[in-house]
Amino acid sequence: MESTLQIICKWKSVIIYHLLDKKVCHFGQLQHELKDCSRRMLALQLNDLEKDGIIKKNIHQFNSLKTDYQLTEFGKTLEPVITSMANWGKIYNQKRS
Amino acid sequence: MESTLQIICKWKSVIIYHLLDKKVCHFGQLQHELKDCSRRMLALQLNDLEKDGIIKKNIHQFNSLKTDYQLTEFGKTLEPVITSMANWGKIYNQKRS
DNA sequence: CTGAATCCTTAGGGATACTG
DNA sequence: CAGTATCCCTAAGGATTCAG
Repeated sequence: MESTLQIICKWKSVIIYHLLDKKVCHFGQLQHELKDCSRRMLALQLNDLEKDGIIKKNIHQFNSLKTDYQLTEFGKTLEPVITSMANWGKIYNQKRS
Repeated sequence: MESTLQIICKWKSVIIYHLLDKKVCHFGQLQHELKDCSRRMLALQLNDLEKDGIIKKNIHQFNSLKTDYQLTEFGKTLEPVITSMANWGKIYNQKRS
């Protein structure tokens, strides 16, 4: 329970949510989706997720640098957790003070 | 999604988890379950949950003071979210660095 | 474009003491 | 027992700069 929370806390659940949807995302794409998350914070969260074996990072060197991220098989096991969160949010979002 | 996270972050998911199980808990019971959560922090989290309509607080005055907490009907709608988190934690807890 | 490093400020949260 | 208020300190995280 607490361990699950460590994995999905902060921006991580949102990142995973997008990776479940898009399959693959560049750093910039994620930055675009997570408007309120700074570049520094995004990088930290991605590092955590990679360290925990949730996501895999791929680096491509063209003239410039391009990386992308995708869920590992292990990361995909979080799908039920993330979707149940997303569903609850969709249904009960109006309940705000 | 983000809104869901606001509701279950920190100790809140653990609190909800116990309330789903026990139905009713006194402040002291929760304090006992959440060993690493200070009394101050527990009170803050409970305040948040009450403000968001997730839990209901009942106060009983005997010679001393006794309060208990239980989930509201709205709070119970979080059950799928909490149990999917708990299940994932049970299965993949070994994955630690 | 994708990050890591450094600096700097704020607020999250513990310890303690006080109330009913 | 169940909380609130105050003090105080650490660390989370933004802004900015440097690097590949």
